[in-house]
Amino acid sequence: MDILNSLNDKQREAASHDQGPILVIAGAGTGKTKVLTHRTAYLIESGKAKPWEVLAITFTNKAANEMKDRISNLIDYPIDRMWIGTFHSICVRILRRFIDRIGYDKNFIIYDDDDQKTLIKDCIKELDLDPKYYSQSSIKEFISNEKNRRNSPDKYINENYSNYINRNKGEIYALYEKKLKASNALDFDDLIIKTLELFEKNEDVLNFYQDKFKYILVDEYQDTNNAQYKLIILLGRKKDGSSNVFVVGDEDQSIYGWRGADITNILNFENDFKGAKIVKLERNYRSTAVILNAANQVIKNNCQRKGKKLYTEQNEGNLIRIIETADERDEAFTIAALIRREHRENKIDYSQIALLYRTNAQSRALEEGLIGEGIPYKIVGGVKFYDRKEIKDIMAYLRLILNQKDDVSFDRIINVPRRKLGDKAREAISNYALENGLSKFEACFDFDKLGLQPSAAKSIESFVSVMEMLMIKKDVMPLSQFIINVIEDTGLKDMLLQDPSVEGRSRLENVDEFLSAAKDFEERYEENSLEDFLVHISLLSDLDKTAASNDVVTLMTVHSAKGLEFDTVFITGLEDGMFPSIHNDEEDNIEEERRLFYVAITRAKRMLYMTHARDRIRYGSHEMRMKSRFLDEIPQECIEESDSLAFGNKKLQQLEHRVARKTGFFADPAQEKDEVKPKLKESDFKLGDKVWHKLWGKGTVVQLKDDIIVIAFESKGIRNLNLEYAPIEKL
DNA sequence: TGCGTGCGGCTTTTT
DNA sequence: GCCGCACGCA
Repeated sequence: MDILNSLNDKQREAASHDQGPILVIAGAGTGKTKVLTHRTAYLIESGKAKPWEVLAITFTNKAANEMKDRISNLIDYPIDRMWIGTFHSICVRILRRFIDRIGYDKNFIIYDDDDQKTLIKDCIKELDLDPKYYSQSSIKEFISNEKNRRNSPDKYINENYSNYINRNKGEIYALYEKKLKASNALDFDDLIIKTLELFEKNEDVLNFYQDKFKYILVDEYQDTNNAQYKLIILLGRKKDGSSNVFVVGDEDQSIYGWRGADITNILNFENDFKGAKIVKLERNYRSTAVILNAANQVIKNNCQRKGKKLYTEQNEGNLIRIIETADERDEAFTIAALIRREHRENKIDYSQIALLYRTNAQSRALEEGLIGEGIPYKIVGGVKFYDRKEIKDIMAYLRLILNQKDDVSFDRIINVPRRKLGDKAREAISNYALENGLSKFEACFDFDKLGLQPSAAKSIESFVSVMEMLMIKKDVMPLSQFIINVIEDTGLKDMLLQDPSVEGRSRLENVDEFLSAAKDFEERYEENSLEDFLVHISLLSDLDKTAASNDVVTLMTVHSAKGLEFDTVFITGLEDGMFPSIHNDEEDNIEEERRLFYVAITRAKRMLYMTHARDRIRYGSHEMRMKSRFLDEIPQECIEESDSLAFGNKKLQQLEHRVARKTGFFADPAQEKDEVKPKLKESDFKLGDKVWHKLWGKGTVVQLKDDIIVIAFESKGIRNLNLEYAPIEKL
C-alpha cells in the first residue's frame, strides 16, 4: 500500500500492525508522528476502520492539530469526523454529551489553575486555617494527587483522622469539591476523573464508546497519569477480550512525573495488555552523530528504562560547545553574539534557533541579551495570553453569563470596573447566598433584601440589569458581536480607555486580540457558541500558538520544547541546583532531570551549545554556581569547552568589567589596568608555549588560528580563548 | 472604599 | 526581585 511506502522497516511494521495491543518505543527523532499518522491513514484507507472509529489521543492541541494536518495530506477523507485530540478535549466532548448522568449540568465550565487557587484560598479562609501551614500551591498539588489516585475527600479524612494537619488538608479538599460542584465547574483533573466515573456508573455509555472506537492510538504514553491510564484500559479492553490499543512513547522522555505521570505505565505495558507486540524505533533522522552520541551516553546513566540506543547514518557533525560565562548577563550576551554569528555566517534562520532553560524565570536575562543585539525572539509559556488580567476579567463575565453559579468568576468581577462594592457588600452577598442556598450572583437578584446601604443596593441593581440584558443578548448575537457588547455594557472598555499608561494601551491591544480570536473561532468552527468558545480557550495552551510565526528565535522551557526540533539549540543555565533542579536532588527525581536534559539535547539537529554561569542572581542576591553534573556525563570527544571571552565583542567586554567592578569577582582594580596593555597577536605565541591565565592559572598553547588561541590548562582542561581579550601572559 | 507602603515568601516544570 | 497581603490613612 502506497501509504506505507515512505516508512522504514520498523516504522512499517508498527504502522501496519493489525489486531491486538502494540507498544511502539519511539526514541527522539525516529519518526514517531510519522508512524502515528501513517497508521491512522492506513487503517482508514485499507477499510479496516471508518474515520469515526479511530480515537487518537495526544498531549497537546498542537500535536493533535499536526496529526490532523498530516493525516489529511495522506488521505482524502474529511478529518473532522475523526476523534483526534488531547485527553482533556476528548473527555470534554464525551462529558458534554453525557455528564448529566452523573449529576452535572451540561453547560459546566472549566476552572483553570488560577481559578483553582482562588477557590482553594477561599476554602482555607472559610475553614479558618492558617495559610502558613496550608499554602495554595501545596494544597493544589495535594488535591490533584488524591484525585488522580481516586481517593475521595471522605476516604482521605478517615484514613488521616489522627493527623491534625492531614485531616485539615482533607477538609479543604472536601470543601473544595463541594464548592466546585456548587459552581457547576470542573477542574483539569476532573475532566478525566469524571469521564471515568461516567463510564463506571453507566455501562451503556461505556459500551457505546467501546464499540465506537475500534482502534485507539495514544501518543506520549510515558506521560500518562493513573487516571488517563485507567481511561485507556476502560476504552481499550473490549468485552470480547480483544484490545486494539496502539501506544507510542519513550520512557527516556518521561518528564511529567511531578504532574502525576507514571513511567511504569509504559514499562509495564506488556503486563496490562497480554500478548502485546513491541516495536522499537531507534534510527534517528534528526541529529548529527555527535549529538546522538552525547544523548545516548547521558541517558545510559538512568536505571528506569527498557534501554535502547539511537543511531544515525548522518555524519559526525560539529562538536558540542560548552561555554562557561561569568554570570547570567554574560551568558545572555554571549548567546546573543553566537546567534548573530550563526545567522550571519551560517545563514541559519532565527526560527531554527531555540534557547532552552529549566525555569521560566531564566528567560528575562536571556531576553535582555537578545534585545541588546537586536535579535527578534518570542517566548513560549510564562504569562500566557489568556492568563492576563484584562482577558481573565472578560472571561469571568462570559462565564458568569453562561453559568450563574460560578462564584469564582463572580468574585473576580463584582467590583471590576469599580462599583463601590467592597468587603462589606461582598460579605452581605456571601451571607445571603449561603443562607438561601443560592450562588452569589443569584443572591444579587434580591438586591433589596441584602440589608445593604441604599447606594450599594442601587449599584448591585444596575449590575444585575446589565447582566440580565447580556444574558438575553447572548442568544441573539454572533459570538464576537456579543463579546463586544459585554465589554462595552459592563464598563470594561471605559475602564481600559481611561488608563493612559503604556500598560493600559497594551491591555487594550490584548482585548482587541481577544476579539479577533473570537471572530476567528466564530468563522472557523460550526459549533461556535459561547460555551464552545470558552472550552476551546480553557484547553488551549501557549504552545498551541507557536506554529505560525515568522523568523524569530524561540525561548522556552525544556518541557515546552518536547516534540520540537531546531537546527541550533542553546541549553542554558547548566548549573547544579538549576539543572538538575535543587528540588530534584534525590535518586528518583534525578533520573527525571536527566531525562529532561536528554530531551533538551535531542532537540538539536546540527549545532548544540550549552552554557553555564559561575555566578547567578537568584532571589536578588548573587550565588556562586558549579557547572551541572550532567555535563560530565557527556563524552569528552563530543565537546569543546571554552570561556565566554573567546567570543568577546565590545558589549560583552564592557559588561564583564562592569560586573567585575560591582562584585570584585574578576579582578581587583589594579589588575583591571592591565587590560589597557597592548593587544596580543597570534605571532606572540607558538605551539607549546606555557602561559598564565588570570583565572585558570598555568596552561600550554595547543592551537592557534584566526585570533583564537586554544590552551590546555592544568586545572581547567582545554579552553578556546580570543587573543584580543584573553587575560593571559606568556611565561 | 480606595490606595500607598512595607514585609514576607517564594519558583521547578503545565495539560 | 517580584508579587501578594496586611495595615493604616484620606
